[in-house]
Order: sequence, then C-alpha cells, then structure tokens
Amino acid sequence: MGRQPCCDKVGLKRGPWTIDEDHKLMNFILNNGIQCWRMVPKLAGLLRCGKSCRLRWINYLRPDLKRGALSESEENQIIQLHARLGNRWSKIASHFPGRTDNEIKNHWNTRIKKRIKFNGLDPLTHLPVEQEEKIEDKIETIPESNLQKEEENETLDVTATVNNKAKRDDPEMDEKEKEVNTNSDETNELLKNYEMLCGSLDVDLWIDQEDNTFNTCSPSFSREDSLNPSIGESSTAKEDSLQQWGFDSVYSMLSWDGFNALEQELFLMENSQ
DNA sequence: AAATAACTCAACCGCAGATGC
DNA sequence: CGCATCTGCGGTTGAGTTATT
Repeated sequence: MGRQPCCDKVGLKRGPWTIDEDHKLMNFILNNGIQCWRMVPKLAGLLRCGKSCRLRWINYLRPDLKRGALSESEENQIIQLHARLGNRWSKIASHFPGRTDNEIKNHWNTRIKKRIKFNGLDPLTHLPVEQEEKIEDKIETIPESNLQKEEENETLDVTATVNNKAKRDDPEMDEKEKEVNTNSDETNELLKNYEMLCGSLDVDLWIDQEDNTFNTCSPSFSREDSLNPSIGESSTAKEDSLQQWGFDSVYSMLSWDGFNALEQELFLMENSQ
C-alpha cells in the first residue's frame, strides 16, 4: 500500500481563504491551541486540509506576525544569511521575529535577487559574475590532458565535502561546532564581498558569531513586542490585519475571553518547537 | 481606455525527516 | 526493524495587481 495523501482531497476547498474561514481557524486555535493539524479543520468546521490550515496560520493569521515591507537593513541581513545558509529559508526566517519563511523566500525571489544581480553578483553563489565567467573560461580552455587531473582534484574535493557533510550530520556534534565548521574561508570571502556591497558592516561580527544570533536583530522575541502595537514599525499594518476580523486593535483582540492564557501557551509552544 | 507585460505573493505540491506503533 | 503517518521545508504555480505601451 502506497503512502496516503496528507488529507482526503475529495470535497475539500482550495484556493484563497475567505474572512469567514480565517475567523473560524483563528477562533479555534486561540481557544484550543494546536494539538494535531490534521484534526484542526474537522474540529474547526473547515473544509480544508490540515496542511492548508497550518500554512494559513503560520503565514497569515499568527498574532505576532510582522507585516509591511522589509527594510533595507533586513534585506542586507537576509543577503548575508543566505550567503551562509543558502536556501534554508526557515533558518533565515528564524532570525527575523514576526517574518515567515515564505515571505522571505518571496522577497528574495522577487526583489533581492534582482538587487544582487544589479550589483554584479550571482545570487546563487554570491560571487562576482566576472569572477564566475573567468572560472568558466578557464574550464573551457583547459587542455584535454589536464581535464583528468582536474576531475581527480574534484573527486578529492567531493570526498572532502562528503567528509565534512558526514561530520556536520554527526548527531554527536553540537550546533555550535557545526556553525564553526561551516564558517569557511569561502564564507569569509563572501561576507567581505557583501561588506563592500552593503556598506559599513562589521564582518568580524558575523564571523565570530558563536551563538548564531545577530546583534542587530535579536531572535529573542519579547512578549511585549507581540502585544504592544506601539512597538515596531508595522503596527498600523498589524492593526489593519486585525480589523479584517472585526478587531479595532491588538488590545481589543486580547480582551477576547481566555485569550491571554492561550496566547501565552501558544507563545511557549512555538518557542519550544 | 484597452491591451499587454511584468510583478507580487498566497497557496499548493512533493519530498524528507521525525515520530509512533 | 519496518511501516504508516504527521509535520515542516523548499520549489513552484497562478491569480490578482500594477506598470507600460
């Protein structure tokens, strides 16, 4: 028997969410928390699959979501993180409280990529395009006899990479050590490229990070940040998003019966994941 | 004003890892 | 240990919006 789909798709609704559906999901989660996404649509009375509910909650309904455009400094941080982490959007997003991986991924694909290309860098490798072209030219002009040597060297490189990967995948090795190992000279070089690109960034600050955090954007998320609409740049946008459910402000939403305790539970639940 | 192109972003899909039985 | 199921992630799609011709 093959693997079953995550949900029975017959009779389930797809496409954009209606305000009524949002309201149902929001209401259910705030009152009951999240035990099992598969059960959420059934219990909340929604004709959606659990996966869809989860996505909607994470990307749109969570009360602590920060809305509005990403600032230039946030963009710069995304670029630097991408140079270190690659397309690991959830890891990158974890450095931006209130931002979702989907949002950052979209922003990268639609805007930052262009900005990087415009500045003469390859968004995949983060290397200057000219440098890449030279490498390609070099490969093209290598005599046949030398190609075998190159391949052998490459094999060695691959072996080294595999060894490094095995080391990284070793469950005995803690996160910090992994980070140190991945902060190679190559990364150092990339960061210096970005220092030139982005301006006055303290490269050493990034390289010396042992706790995988950044001074300019602390991942520690204050409860007050999520509750106090006066904090943060996007309070207006946040209020706009609340008004679609009939809340005038974050405060009026928080006065909803039993919300405060549940919100705290949710907050703790999210942090423990 | 209409047609078309370009852009944005919410939502979907499929896969892989984690977990439980 | 193997299998089924659940969850989370990254890639992709396409509808809606905005800009351009």
